[in-house]
Amino acid sequence: MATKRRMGPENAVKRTALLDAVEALMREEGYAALSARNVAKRAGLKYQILFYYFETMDDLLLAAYRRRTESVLERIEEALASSQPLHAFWELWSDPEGAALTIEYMALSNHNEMVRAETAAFGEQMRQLVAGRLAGRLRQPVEDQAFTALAVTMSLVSVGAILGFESALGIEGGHKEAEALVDWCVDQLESPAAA
Amino acid sequence: MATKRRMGPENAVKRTALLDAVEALMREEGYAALSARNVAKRAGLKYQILFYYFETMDDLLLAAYRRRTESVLERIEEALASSQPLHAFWELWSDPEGAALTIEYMALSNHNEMVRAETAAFGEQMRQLVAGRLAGRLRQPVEDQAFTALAVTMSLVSVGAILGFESALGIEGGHKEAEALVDWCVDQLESPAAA
DNA sequence: GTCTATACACCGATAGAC
DNA sequence: GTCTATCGGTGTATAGAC
Repeated sequence: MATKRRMGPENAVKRTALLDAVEALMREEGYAALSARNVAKRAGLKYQILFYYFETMDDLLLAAYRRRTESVLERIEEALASSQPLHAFWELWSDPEGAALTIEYMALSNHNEMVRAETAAFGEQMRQLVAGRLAGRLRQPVEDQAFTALAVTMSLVSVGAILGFESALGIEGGHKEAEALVDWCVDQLESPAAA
Repeated sequence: MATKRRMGPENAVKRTALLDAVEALMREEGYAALSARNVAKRAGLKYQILFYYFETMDDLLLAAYRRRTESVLERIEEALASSQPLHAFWELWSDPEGAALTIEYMALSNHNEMVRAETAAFGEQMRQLVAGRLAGRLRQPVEDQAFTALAVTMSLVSVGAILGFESALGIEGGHKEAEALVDWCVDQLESPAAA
């Protein structure tokens, strides 16, 4: 309890509206647009009310990011529950809308220690989740041992993030061929039927 | 000529110092740190001098980015001139320092039209350069046609960028295994000796 | 070329009335 | 809970003296 100012409750309509506004601005204009006045305007509120629900802008930012990472982890768990978890994960992760947000938060991690820690924690959880579900389920298309669940996860995450983000920017060169390669690899690695 | 203010020459020590300062700040603190006062302080100059060498902050930013993309394209050409262009390109691109800057500029592209256009142009040039050099030189490790020069280029670029950026953030989980996978693929795709 | 002085909008944050 | 009023600081940019 280092606070002296009054703070609003966790479950409030306006609080949620502020979190939504952060995410929308992050997507559309990037983190540089995240001023208190800007966020509140987007939420249709007077900007001073922001400081009633969140002590600082950093607190608001972190709360929005946490909500986002938790939601993504949930959706990943759902995808992994299917009979073709690798296919499902790829479909989820290569979505351009999500990728744009992911990259923006990654860039923000570069100069905000709280966000950096959250990014690291999220990445670690995601890796464990996906690689854990994939472990022992991958068909080895080649004689080599390099295609571990973790290595495949990292590669899918990387290619999906970049392709998705470029799509959000309107850049499409080489995407069709890259996606064909990923699709081929995913098909090779994961049997059509449940193992 | 829409300018009315006096502008400094292209080849000036202080002009270069400002471009260097932009790149350093971009790397270390992200694009939000790119204010005129901040950049000039980093360059050891009074901030008003910035507006003598660059009409606007956007002009400075774009000049710094152009200098960067040109330099990277040159280094890519050098790497591609070796007997193992795929290996050389991977070594160059997976460098964490470079990757951090790449991601930061990509995020910036999301809400700055001039930067977005430059990113698109740079990406297109790079793809043509790498894929062109690789065309016809890839050993096909499998019977499938998905491993085109362009698809392989896109995959390497994506994995290198994400791994490198995560490294810059101090995140290392899964990297060793992902790199082993990439190394294996690169070895499979490119003969040890010149073709 | 480089300086001081200045303009004006926006920044996060707080105090205190209601 | 939400408002008005206010704070000191920083943002880009310009004018004009030297």
